[in-house]
Amino acid sequence: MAALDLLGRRGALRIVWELREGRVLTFRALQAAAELPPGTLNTRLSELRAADIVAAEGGYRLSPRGAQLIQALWPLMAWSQAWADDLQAKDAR
Amino acid sequence: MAALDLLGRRGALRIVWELREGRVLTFRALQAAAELPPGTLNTRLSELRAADIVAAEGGYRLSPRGAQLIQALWPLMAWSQAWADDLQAKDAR
DNA sequence: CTCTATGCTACAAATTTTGTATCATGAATG
DNA sequence: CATTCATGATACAAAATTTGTAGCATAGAG
Repeated sequence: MAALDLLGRRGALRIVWELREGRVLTFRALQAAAELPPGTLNTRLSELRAADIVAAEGGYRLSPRGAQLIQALWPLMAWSQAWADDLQAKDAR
Repeated sequence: MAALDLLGRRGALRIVWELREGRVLTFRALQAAAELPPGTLNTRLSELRAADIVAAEGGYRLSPRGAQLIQALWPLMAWSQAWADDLQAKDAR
């Protein structure tokens, strides 16, 4: 599953997530949002652009394929949120 | 998004994937399936067990929470498959 | 010219991963 | 009992990746 390999790299999912819902971010804004050093961000952006997930048109944004990916990520995000909520509830106890 | 951080580590998504559909694998079988060296697998398993995603009961398997995660991963897997198919189609051209 | 923001590169230090060998335990076999 | 086998796990050095910080080069605004 090649996509898992790509998306499993540090920051990859996070970058896609930060570009959700049509957001267009500059390199530096994306750097701040995804909390990545510039070297890692650049490496990851190269890979994501090669995979036609991210496009660089007047800032970084998701390509049409990337937009589809975001759709596929929603259930994962919902699970992730529930997971975080559970942990918090457990900690509060 | 803490879950993204955990699942973004090398092999994490892959491990969960290999334990899909109630599969129960030994450490070594999981090592072979996920293509990970033992040190990495062990590190990842510790994290996934701490996050209550994987359980070690007569072999490694998904916990109930992990089973929910797999559900949330299906759209991503479908996207991933479509992505791979597209790449293949493009290469064939 | 100066100031600012941009994308991006450089580089050494820190961290993570890899690959291989190996240990220790327990169950099965002879 | 002695041997063999599979298990989960650790050790360790080499390789790869990531990090944090500094800075470069370009372009636009004032």
